[in-house]
Amino acid sequence: MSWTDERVELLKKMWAEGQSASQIAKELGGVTRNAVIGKVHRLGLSNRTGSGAAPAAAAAPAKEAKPVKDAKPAPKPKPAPAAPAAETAPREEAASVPETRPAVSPARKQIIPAGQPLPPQPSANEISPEALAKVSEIEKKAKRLTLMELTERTCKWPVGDPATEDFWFCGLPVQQGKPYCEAHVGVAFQPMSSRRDRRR
DNA sequence: CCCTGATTCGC
DNA sequence: GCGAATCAGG
Repeated sequence: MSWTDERVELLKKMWAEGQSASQIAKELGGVTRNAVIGKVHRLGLSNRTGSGAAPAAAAAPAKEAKPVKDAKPAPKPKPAPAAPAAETAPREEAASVPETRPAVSPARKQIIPAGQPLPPQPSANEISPEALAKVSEIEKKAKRLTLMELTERTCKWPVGDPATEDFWFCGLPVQQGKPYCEAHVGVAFQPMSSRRDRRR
């Protein structure tokens, strides 16, 4: 892949939006985050100014003491994870599987929800008591992450009241492809059997 | 461990 | 110019 005008433009846009290099790389496809970062630098827009952030002057570290130390007695066994082939993430396709979960953006964009719209937790619902027990059990082991600490690999199940200090996200390892850990997937995705014969 | 961006340097 | 490898940090 080469840096066509369009790709560079998208890069600039996303970088300006505050997207991370890796996110941009995913979006563009065919490039790694390193490539993105490299390009960003070459374009001279490394500093994410713009958002009224603090320019913080440019302390010129005149002395660039970068001695080329040849002595490397300690070989560092650094794993070099190669960039896996692009994955075509089939975002949510559970059409017939109603999800009983609070509305929390799955990821993407770092738009912090202004507020309170988190619907009630599915507790008094008709969820298998076992699943519920499972949940309350793991909530003890939850990582208790904050919104910013969430990644695509952490359970995004919110716990508590967003309006209070007593609010956090599960944070346990998610189940492949799902936004939640196993336990929370259990209560989030209902087999669709809400009410059997609720005569009206 | 997961993730960030920054830098270097052979290509 | 490009970007993998590496560095430095959270």
